[in-house]
Amino acid sequence: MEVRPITFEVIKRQPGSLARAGVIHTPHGDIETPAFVAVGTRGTVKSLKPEDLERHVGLQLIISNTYHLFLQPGHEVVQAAGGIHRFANWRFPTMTDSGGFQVFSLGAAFGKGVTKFAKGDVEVQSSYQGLNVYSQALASEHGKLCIVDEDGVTFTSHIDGSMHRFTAERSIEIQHAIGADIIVAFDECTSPTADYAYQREAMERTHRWAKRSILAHKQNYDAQRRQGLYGVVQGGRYPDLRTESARTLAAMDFDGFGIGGSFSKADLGAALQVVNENLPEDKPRHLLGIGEPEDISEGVRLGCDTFDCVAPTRLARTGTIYVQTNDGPKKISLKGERYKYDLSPLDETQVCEISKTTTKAYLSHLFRSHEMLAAHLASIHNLHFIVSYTKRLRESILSRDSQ
RNA sequence: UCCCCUGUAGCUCAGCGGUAGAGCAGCUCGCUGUUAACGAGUUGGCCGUAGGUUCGAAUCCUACCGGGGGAG
Repeated sequence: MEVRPITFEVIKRQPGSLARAGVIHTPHGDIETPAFVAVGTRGTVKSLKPEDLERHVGLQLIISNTYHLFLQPGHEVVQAAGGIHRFANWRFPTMTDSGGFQVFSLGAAFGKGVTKFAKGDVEVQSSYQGLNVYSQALASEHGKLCIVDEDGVTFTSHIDGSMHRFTAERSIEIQHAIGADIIVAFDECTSPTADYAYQREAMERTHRWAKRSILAHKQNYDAQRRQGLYGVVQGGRYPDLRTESARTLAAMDFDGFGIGGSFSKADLGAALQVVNENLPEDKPRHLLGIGEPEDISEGVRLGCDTFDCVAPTRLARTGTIYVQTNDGPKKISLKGERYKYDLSPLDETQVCEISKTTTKAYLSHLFRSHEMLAAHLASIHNLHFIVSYTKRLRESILSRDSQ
């Protein structure tokens, strides 16, 4: 009998919605879902020690990046250390993103202020040609080279400008060396402004890469025993493409699925609905790079199990914290003058001792004086906030009377 | 007592004949698979004071006041 490193158990479904509570079993422990995943791109959740994540945040899963660890310090170093768990001294489950997102964030989107989310009405560029055409102008425009072709991606390092190439096989090979419990198939993330034709082209290419990622994974028997592989659903903002992508990937032998690509705030829900209706119920679904509390709430309702997002830690480092109000979660910028004398705790409704014992005035002072402790305390607070927010969504599913 | 240097935005300074700029601070806003302890925008000044030269002075001249240094 085949033993899979990653298995998923649905504990309870919420009637009338796609929401479910479950458990992902991994070689490094269980993940109770829905769960928020901390982002540790370079083998560190910025400003936090492993101990902080365990003791204050209650973290269950952390995601690192293949592209970043490949460039620095090099996946061979991580491998020599015995894998990411030993290298970073993380005892909990981990996953690595494939590096496919960098095709987008350092390529098409670089320096253009384009993010995963389109602002307001999306203006589709019918002239959008994607990145599959070699263009010197494109390279100089970005100051970086990032070219997608059928076989893979050629790009220059954002650190030293050196040239590299990723293919599906290469990404999987590097992720094997890094050794996270969950690894992700190499994919291409498109811009929200890309037109239908390009979205389809990129999606179909991602499907072909998905197939190759599975093959590459199966060829490493040792890794296959220890690491599970997720495929990534694409299709941009088009429901028919999303449906097609979900069905295509569902037919492949993945241990779980990532839902990637670009959205506009308005059609995130519609996309998740059709995707999760078409993904198998007995596999975990990870919503890549999202989100804010309201996005997670919607994602859970529509059947997503895990979420990663840089928002809690990035906001924390730049002076913004989440607080619970009667109207739900809210963000406040502590750098403002109005918190100078505010001696109330960051958020007394939280279980986290940092949140309860640190005052807004003190943290505001730390931010204004550029003390590094500011980033540390705020990161603990925000991560704890979003982790426990997601945990409460889980408890809410479990406590519903039904079935 | 004399000589030299210096006084421009809250701070540190640039501008040295055509009616003021920068960095930092301040304030506001933004961050959604991290090129991010970041980025964007923005409020502040009768240029020490009083005269003079000039079509025009923060810029040149004189005096005074404040600060720094040197000589005695």
